Amino acid sequence: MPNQELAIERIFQALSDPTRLAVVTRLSDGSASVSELAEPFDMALPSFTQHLGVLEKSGLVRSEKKGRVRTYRLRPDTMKAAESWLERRRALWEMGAGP
Amino acid sequence: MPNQELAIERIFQALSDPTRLAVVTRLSDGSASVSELAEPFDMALPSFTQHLGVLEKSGLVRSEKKGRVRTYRLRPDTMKAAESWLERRRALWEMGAGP
DNA sequence: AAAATAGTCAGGTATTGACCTAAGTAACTG
DNA sequence: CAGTTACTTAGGTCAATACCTGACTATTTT
Repeated sequence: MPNQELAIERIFQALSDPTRLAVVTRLSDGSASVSELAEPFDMALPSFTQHLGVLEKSGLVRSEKKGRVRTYRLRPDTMKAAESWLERRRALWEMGAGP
Repeated sequence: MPNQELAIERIFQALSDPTRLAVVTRLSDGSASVSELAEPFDMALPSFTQHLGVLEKSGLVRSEKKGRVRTYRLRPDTMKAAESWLERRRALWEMGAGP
């Protein structure tokens, strides 16, 4: 796996926006279509789908198109990767020189 | 706790840059001064200290100045907050409608 | 087949973010 | 007390990002 850090960076980057955080939260409750996801936001659709693109490129989310509907779902393995990155460093610090 | 999401967003935002990720990794190994932290990076000091500022505002890191040396250390509670945010949503998804 | 629905593509603007140099200030050190 | 060290402050550039509108394609639905 070449440059693990780049992937991690992209995950955190994807999570650094309120709209995208809300989408992740929404998706944790179950998969949804673009328009279902977009509905709560006061934002033009193209702006919104751009956010979905960022989430998908980060690997936090994947999508599948059936007919004219694209459905998004969470990728828990990617979320786990971010968790582990943080956990690893926190544990090192807590066990080492400590606070 | 007023607007939890804003704080989470700021944490992820702070982690969305390679320099700052590397600083967090370095600090997981023990606290360090500004110049110790800056040394590996081919970057002007003011640019670098700006990154430290972002990390500190996010709460991932705190600093203390003694004499002319400012020392940085990790804040594991903040890292834990980010971990928990992710874990919570991942767990919901894994238990619910699932993949 | 016409109209509605669900997204997508192609631009354009405006703010934010990552960098820089130059010039400080404050605390050691010789 | 003069010089060096360890940052800090001020201001400026350039690219990336979050938005927008308008027009388009592909699928239902009627």
